[in-house]
Amino acid sequence: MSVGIRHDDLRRRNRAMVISAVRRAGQPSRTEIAATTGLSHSTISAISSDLIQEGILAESKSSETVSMKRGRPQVGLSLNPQAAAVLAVVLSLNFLSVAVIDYAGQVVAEEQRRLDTLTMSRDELIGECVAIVRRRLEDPDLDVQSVARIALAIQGITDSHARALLWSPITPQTNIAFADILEREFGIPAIMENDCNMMAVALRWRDPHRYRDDFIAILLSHGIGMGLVLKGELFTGTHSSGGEFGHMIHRPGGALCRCGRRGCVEAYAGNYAIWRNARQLSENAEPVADVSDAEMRALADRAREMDGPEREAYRKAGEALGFGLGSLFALIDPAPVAMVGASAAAFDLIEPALREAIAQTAGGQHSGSISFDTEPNELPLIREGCAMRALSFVDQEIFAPGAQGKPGTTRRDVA
Amino acid sequence: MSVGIRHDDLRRRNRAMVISAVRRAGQPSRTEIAATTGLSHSTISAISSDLIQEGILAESKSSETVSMKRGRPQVGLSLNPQAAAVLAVVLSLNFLSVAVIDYAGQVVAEEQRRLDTLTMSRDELIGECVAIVRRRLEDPDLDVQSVARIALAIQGITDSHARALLWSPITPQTNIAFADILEREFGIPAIMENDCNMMAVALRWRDPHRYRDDFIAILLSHGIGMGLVLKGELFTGTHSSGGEFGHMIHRPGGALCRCGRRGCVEAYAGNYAIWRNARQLSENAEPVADVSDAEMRALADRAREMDGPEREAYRKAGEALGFGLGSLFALIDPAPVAMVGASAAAFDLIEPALREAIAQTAGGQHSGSISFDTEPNELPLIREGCAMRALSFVDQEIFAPGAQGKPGTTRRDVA
DNA sequence: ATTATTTATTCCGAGGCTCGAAAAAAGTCG
DNA sequence: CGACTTTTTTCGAGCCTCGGAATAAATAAT
Repeated sequence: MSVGIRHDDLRRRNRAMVISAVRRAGQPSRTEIAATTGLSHSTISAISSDLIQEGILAESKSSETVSMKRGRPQVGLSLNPQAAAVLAVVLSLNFLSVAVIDYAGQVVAEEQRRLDTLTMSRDELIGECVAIVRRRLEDPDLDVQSVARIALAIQGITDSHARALLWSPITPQTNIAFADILEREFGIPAIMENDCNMMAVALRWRDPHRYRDDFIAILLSHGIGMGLVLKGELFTGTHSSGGEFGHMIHRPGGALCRCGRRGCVEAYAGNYAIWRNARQLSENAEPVADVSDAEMRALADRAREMDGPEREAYRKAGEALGFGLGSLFALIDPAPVAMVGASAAAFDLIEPALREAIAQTAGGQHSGSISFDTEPNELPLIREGCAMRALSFVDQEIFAPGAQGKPGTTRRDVA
Repeated sequence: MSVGIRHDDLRRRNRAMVISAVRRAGQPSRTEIAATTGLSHSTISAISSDLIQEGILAESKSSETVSMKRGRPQVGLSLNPQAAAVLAVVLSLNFLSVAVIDYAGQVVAEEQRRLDTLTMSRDELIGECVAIVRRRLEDPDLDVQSVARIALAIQGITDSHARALLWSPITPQTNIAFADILEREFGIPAIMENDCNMMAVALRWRDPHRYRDDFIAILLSHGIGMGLVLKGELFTGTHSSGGEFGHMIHRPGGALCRCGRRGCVEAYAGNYAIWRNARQLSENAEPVADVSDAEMRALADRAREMDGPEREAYRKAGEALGFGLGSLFALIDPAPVAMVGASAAAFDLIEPALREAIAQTAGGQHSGSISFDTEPNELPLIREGCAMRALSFVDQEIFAPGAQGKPGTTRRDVA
């Protein structure tokens, strides 16, 4: 079962801890690191001097930080941007984007492309992804050797090993082993991640104070997605990628969902559901493939203007989300919620019904204290999470590896 | 944030690992332990000789294990029963029980008592619990000094620190800090646990093969409770004790639940709900306080006999449980389920509707493969889980303590 | 009965790691 | 310019785990 701790693990873990302390804090001094990790100054000194020698960390020439304090000034440690690089690929409905990010987390190059994901064949879809990655890797400004990882975020269900896309609403294709394909093509370790999980990762990085140990990121878009962090860790299902919040059952036997079942939260709160209700179509009407953001904005404007079917559609969406959240909170206890995506801009229309619904549930006992944040733009968030995920992997698996394989040569020893 | 690993932690963790290996395996040899933990023979030898000297482990005189193998025979290590003892107290509806368990996990004494929990005052309730514990501790056969922990399992919501009962269906009283009360009274560390969580712990001990990393224990009783193990760990809410599966919303605005809200799973599947539906009372009828097991058995018999309101009541219960499980599975992926409690004996009546409902949900994609186990007797399970929980605590916190406090004196240094 | 073989356990020296204390370094303040 | 303060490095001590050799305890073979 669980394995004993060997002596060499110790150094490995403490190395990883120092690296992650630097990544979190930006430019901490050795003394600061000692304080946050609880390790002694001697240990930090030894580890950081190793890391500097290996080119992973660098002493930032404190520059014009006129400390105005007595005593020897602290010298900040920072991540060496050239230590490695990662690629963050985001594939969403009709849109593909890739960014090259250096080890310090800065975007050094990017490329975006529109494509018609719903109608593309399997090979076209894979081909586009491979091609866009290849173009970035062929950039003469980039040292290909330093690229340590490719992370691909996609809307849909991935398997538990973060290797394959099992199902996605953005394409009729299923079971695409993207991670293996990219790995084989470029010889660089690759992972697949769920977009909502990446949103959650990014939120945590952006505002660790608010999004610390337990919180929820909900994507309000054509479909409804969720990223969940519990006890400081991304919660993913055991077999597949993540909590399918959108497919919790809101009303048994209720409205027709895009997934073919009935009564899912998404069948009331997804864009297509709001659109369907606003047009006063039957709940059994086949979900439309796509509703443009402009059209949704128009719907929201009309709902704000007058009390009609549009407003009622948003009310129903709020109710579904509220009961869904209530059931979720019955299981995990209330936590801060971030509403992300285009429809988050219409959260003012959703919130009243949502709060009313949640107050009727077990999780709603403290419904007043549950706070909602909105962020209409999901793409930057997804990319950011993707990048951080990949960089954390480099931190832990490559620069603080286990028994076999010393660091130095950046990736060949892992691939 | 996360703290670095010190040098002394290493020994502590490996000690804990050896102890837990012995607890799991029963009578493993040093060689076996080395194999399961991945530590070297030398290390295991050193640690186990320490543990034997401290009286925590003992070499079991292999006795008549005629190994018939060549080579030096293995000598089994076992837990020294006298190393410590724990008390497992279980408080449920109208029933209080306590068991004294030695360090090896054997029950050495027990006592049970009927009492009318629903009508007792706060002081009476506390008084009974304190009194029954005191009687066990005054047993001349018991070395009080060796009692290292009291664990109290109760049906209801406990706080996240396992110290207080926040709310329980078995008593109108709320906010009873049982753990603190017992600790103050006897000077022995105490914890409070949720009964369903303890069922899950016990199931895992009884059948680690079936109930390994992810599974669900559902208590079908007057109310509906759940114990959830995810990734090998008991999943408890972050603020309170556990997932309130029974209070997920099955039908918004539906049947009246004991908790005062509407449409909870429990309002369809709890004993009182089945009873209410079987009598064809309104869904708004006030839940009755208690339905005897005999009465429920009669209901089940009638349901089996003929297609009438009784059968329909069980069907509704199955439907509610099925949709609830489906929503749960949408979040955490399907896992084996154990149905525990008196109504588990009527699972034949519940199962068809349950499977039908679950098949209509996102989690039901592999509904055929979801397996259910039944166990009509919850009490032994709860007690067993309680005992194992307390013993694991002794293993880890007392016999493999952190920096301060060497073991030997069994508990004073912790209290 | 005695020796060879096999397997389990212990002993011992080597190598690593972290720690605390002391020393060195690099500033500010008067 | 020297005193003071704070950060960082250096150094020896103390643990811990590991691998290999030695020892122990049984069975199989002679």
